[in-house]
Amino acid sequence: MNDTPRTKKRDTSRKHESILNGAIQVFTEMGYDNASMDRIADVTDVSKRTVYNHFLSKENLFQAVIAKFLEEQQILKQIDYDPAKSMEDQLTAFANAELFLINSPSRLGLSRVLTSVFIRDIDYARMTRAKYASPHEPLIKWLIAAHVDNKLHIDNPPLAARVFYAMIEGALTWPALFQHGINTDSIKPLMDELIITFITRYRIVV
Amino acid sequence: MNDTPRTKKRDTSRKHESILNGAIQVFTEMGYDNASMDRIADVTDVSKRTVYNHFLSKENLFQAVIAKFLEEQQILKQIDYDPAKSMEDQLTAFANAELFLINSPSRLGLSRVLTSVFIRDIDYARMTRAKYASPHEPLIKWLIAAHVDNKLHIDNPPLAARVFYAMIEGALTWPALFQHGINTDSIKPLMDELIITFITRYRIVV
DNA sequence: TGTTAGTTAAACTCTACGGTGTAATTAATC
DNA sequence: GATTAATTACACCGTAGAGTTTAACTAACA
Repeated sequence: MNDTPRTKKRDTSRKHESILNGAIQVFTEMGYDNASMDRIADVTDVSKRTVYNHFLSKENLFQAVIAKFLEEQQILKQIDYDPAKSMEDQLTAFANAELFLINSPSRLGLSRVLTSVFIRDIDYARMTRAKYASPHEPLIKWLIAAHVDNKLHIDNPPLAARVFYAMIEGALTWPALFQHGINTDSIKPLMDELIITFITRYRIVV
Repeated sequence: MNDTPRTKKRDTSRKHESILNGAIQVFTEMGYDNASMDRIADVTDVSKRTVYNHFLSKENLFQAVIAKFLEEQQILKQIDYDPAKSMEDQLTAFANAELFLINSPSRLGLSRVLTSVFIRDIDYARMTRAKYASPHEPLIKWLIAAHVDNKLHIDNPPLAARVFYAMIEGALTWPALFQHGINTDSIKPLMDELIITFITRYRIVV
């Protein structure tokens, strides 16, 4: 009930934030294991003790980094059905959202680090992801709307969404992680082909 | 020209092999960073010094593990076109090969470790993979054969192969890595849907 | 201007691990 | 059975990093 508890007299949120950003930088450069708390303190221009005053442990600090990363991610996936636009354009918008998320240089490095940590402890990965909304949800809603609008024939929207994201992740997300990002132009033929493939499967046969 | 050089008097290949297997076990359990040479020596029932007599360094030993893993992988991808069988069945065979490779318990753990190492050093990953045949090659040959046999209409076989593997990897490979494998039965509807989707795109319209 | 939460620097502890050196021991080959 | 390549046990080196301690310092707020 008290926004400014008496135990904390000063506002340290700026320092907190800058340590977090320093940590993002160092984790991105070095990965989790090779990132050192000393280096994070250096980069942030802060004493190591201060880092430990703000975050209990390296693990704890990394959790904060993950949280920030996944919250940003969640925002950019909202695309609503628009009856005025073509199926191709709207599905391309979904694909482009994915492409943007994985391909922006500021996120790509951290995506790699997260992936390499998550893949080493998949139960922890699942727990972490469970805190956030299912990433397929917006597309599922879109598919239902397209079906109701008589533009696509979708009996099983969650299954169709899995098909779509299987293609997108297989074609964009994972290749981007294993290369230095994806060249937007050179991926276009494959992206178009995927969307045609998807629409061909679910179009209304006249 | 000399199969048994004079500098090496005894056959130590069995010990070599068992160290390699111990290393596979420990790397699988602990990941690269957390695997220790002491533990590998322990597990193999061999002195640490002997490990270093057979492998120059931890890095070197890990390379040997990778090589063994990828060589096994390469063998299981050969599927030839058979005009007597349906498209569905043959494409399912390609998908099943992938499913087997990723899903067999003895390989899954090591796949995770490899992935987490490769994703941390993608140039090294690319160099390593360059030593092995392109994993799409057998499918490309199959697609060309199906086209020639007038069963599918494939203008651009490499592109179609990318579409196929994008779907398979997005639907099977990556989910398997991030779960405790894939339940073969529960994945079947999605696999069938993917293959129908693929065939619908490239079928010959009568 | 005095109080004190928050910060700093630096030395320090503890643990872990990669890799080496060595002298003694084992066992395959002659 | 002698030779010697291979192995073993074990102490050892150097490095590195997580987290702590302490005493001095700084600046926000009363």
